[in-house]
Amino acid sequence: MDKEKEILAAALKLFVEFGFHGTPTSKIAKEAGVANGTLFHYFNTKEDLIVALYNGIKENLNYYLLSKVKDEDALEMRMKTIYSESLYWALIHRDEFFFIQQFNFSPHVSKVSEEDKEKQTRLYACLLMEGINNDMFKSLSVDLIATLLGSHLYGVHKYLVSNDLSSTKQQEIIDETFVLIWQMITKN
Amino acid sequence: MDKEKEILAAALKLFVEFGFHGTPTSKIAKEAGVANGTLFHYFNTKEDLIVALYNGIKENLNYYLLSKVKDEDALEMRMKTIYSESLYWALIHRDEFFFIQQFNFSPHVSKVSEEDKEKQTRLYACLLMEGINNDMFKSLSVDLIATLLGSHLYGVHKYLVSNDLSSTKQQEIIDETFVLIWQMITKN
DNA sequence: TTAAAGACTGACTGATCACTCTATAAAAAT
DNA sequence: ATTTTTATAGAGTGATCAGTCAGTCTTTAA
Repeated sequence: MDKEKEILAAALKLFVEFGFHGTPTSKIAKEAGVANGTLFHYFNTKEDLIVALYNGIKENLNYYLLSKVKDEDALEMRMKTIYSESLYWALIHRDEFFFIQQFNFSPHVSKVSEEDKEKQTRLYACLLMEGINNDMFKSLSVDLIATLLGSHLYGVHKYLVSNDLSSTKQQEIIDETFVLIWQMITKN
Repeated sequence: MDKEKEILAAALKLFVEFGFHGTPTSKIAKEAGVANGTLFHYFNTKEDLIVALYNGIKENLNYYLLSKVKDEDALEMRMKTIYSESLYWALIHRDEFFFIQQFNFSPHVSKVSEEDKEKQTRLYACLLMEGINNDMFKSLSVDLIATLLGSHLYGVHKYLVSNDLSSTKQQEIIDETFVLIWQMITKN
């Protein structure tokens, strides 16, 4: 048993249930089955732990998406892959996805290094630039397109988790909503 | 000087800057220029204060929107009014809007009563039902349409605040993005 | 004018929490 | 075999903070 991973897993579970403030480091240690001091051996501060957890989750998501996109596909297909797989991943890893959102609206966001931030957005940035270069998008700023895509995805995710649907129905909605957002941002 | 309002104003300012956890009640009291105990005279707990602040802000927003929509307008126009005015309001009341988002991703959301929640969404619910009844929308579930509208609005807001634009440019983007979302959800 | 109610104060408290410290055991390096 | 480094433990600590309390001031009402 890798204690560092135990700590991260326990922290994720508790943060999602009780929030950052609502989960003391002592409870994290207990849940992870390690001593109080061990937590601080691996992470200097509680905040370090939070940020490390965030970066780790983002890395996992990124790695997963990278494994799914096929470089030989057309841009639309690659975009659809990213979109759909992000949603599938989010549905399977509910705690992780909820944690990401929680983190993004917390004061801890500012503690993510520029380097890590760049890593975490590179994939999207590349695809978007490709679309711009190929003149596929409506004349909107890149940032606006990116934000619109992101918030659409969050919205669909929110809908999917708050309604208990069969996986075929989920699939259907994911496909349907991709068409909607794709039509919104591309020229016709 | 109304002490209760002073406390709410101070709390808003500090919560936005330092987060819920990062602002002790003692600092709120000091910022408001009242004694520590006075805060607890008006609000039984810190959480009560937070929820009261949220409900108050939501009420203000709702009141503002209600004052802007003209009942005689066509549905599309009324929708556009709600959309645009929400964004204008959010741009003027930045702290308030940020607080709403912060609150929505916090464990405190669950403390809003069903009654208050209903009040806060009635306006949107009515307009949406009207659209459904008039068969204007694509065959998507009401909840999905509502979520899509909401997240689109959040996305555009995020873009507007993170880019420093002239007010004519802002106006332009608000108009433009309303067309986009309207096309997304309505039949053609 | 006086009594009651409500507003307001700020020192205080009990609990909690992030983090430290000392100690020991295990593993790695020499 | 011995030293050094790393992992782990858990009791302890100082600070912080939400909420209390006992009492004063202010307003209202009789």
